[in-house]
Amino acid sequence: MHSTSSLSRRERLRETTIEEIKEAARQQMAEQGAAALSLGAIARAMGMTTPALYRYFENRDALVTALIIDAYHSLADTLEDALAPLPATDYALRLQTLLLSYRLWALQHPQDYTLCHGAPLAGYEGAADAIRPAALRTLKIIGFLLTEADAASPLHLPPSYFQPPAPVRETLEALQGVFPERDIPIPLLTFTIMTWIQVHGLIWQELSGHLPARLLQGGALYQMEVQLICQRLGLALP
Amino acid sequence: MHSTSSLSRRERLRETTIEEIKEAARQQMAEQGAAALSLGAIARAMGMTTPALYRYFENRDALVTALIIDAYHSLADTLEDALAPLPATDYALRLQTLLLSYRLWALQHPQDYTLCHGAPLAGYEGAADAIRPAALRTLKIIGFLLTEADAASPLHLPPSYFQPPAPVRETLEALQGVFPERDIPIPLLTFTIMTWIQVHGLIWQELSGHLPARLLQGGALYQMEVQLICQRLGLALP
DNA sequence: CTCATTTGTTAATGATATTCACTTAAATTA
DNA sequence: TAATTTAAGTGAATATCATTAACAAATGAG
Repeated sequence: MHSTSSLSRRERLRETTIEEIKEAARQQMAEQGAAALSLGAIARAMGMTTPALYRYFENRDALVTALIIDAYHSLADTLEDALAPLPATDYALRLQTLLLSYRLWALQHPQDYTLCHGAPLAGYEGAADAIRPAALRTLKIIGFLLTEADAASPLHLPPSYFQPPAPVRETLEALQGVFPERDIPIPLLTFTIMTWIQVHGLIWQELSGHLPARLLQGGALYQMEVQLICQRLGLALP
Repeated sequence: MHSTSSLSRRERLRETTIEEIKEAARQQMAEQGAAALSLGAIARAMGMTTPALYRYFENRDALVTALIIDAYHSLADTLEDALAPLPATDYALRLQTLLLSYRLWALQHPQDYTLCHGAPLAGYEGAADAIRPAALRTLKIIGFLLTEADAASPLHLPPSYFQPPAPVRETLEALQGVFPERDIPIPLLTFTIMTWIQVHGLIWQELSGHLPARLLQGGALYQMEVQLICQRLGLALP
């Protein structure tokens, strides 16, 4: 170990192989759907044999978990990039952009989105604890944005969010502890979760719901709902 | 064919066998989870060989589709049964009961709920048309209830729901045509969809989301949100 | 150079869905 | 009733999947 860099040559090669495996997996998902993910096909595309993959991932589920975590990070990165160039105090614009970018990412990466939010496939025992930090980044982004907006000019929130029943308050306080960076007040955290659930619900219906296909396509209903969320908050253009 | 009944003896036996297959499938799902559904295990439990199942279902996906349709009907039946004994004009109570019953059914039949709303399996898109009528029963129940409540005393709806942009209006009118029994006005239909999406989102998070497990358990947040939905509608106890 | 570790291979196991050819049982028809 | 058509079920075979074990080649450290 001579270690000018923190990674040895071997470790570097290993990392690139892992990336190549995941990239092949994503490629395959894009072509055949998230459910058709097969170790054999990945190995074949890489010119390897199947068992070799087990040197890099304990099993198929571990690979899926890694893909999910990557997907959540990719989503959060995209959201941050979308917010970065916007004026810092135009919170209405920021929130709208955030939510519309969320939908766009989902539509542009339907396989990843399905992997993240779909039902555990083929005996996949979700590694919830490993995934959670990546998943919560998105919630953080929405929550921090709302917190900043609220600090600038108090948002209109449902009065019930200020007096949650005891079990709700306890669980929300526990979730609060997950964001050590900044403090999201309980009412705002509640609204954040509800907004995220609403947004996700609309997108999931559009991607794989049982409603008539054309009902949600194009995102017109989605945009309407985003506007409504802003209105309810009392968020206006500055 | 002597046919006092509309089904011949053979057809009746066939029906019971089909029921037995689905029951074995549900049993297996309850024990091992929805993803572990296997034709071999079903046949084994019935004392048959695997290929025999193909006399009753074209393939595995067809069985899954049948299970999904059954599940949606079971859910809708449960909702109707929950509403039946309630006073016809206490719309606040009816809506609350409806939404709380929805969650209870989902928690009591998590495998069926997962089957209905989980990620679509490979090559599964074709089944959407077969599933839709059963899936829309639930939407109908919510929509009709809101329509009745609105007729008795106009509900408070977001103003934007009354002036949807053209593409939204078109797709909603198309969906309206799916309910020939009664006419659900566009604004109410919009609210119905949004309510259902919200409710489903909360439940799905509770069942298989990536948030901390205890956040949604117990349904305290769910109840709070149901109350909020009623408040926003201006629905009060009579 | 030597030895241990890493990375890959081939072969084998047991599970899966599905198809085919064949048999047996039942229902229909002559 | 006898003959014949139809349905239901079996067993063997195929092709795929994930996974494990035993072994060989490459690689890096001392």
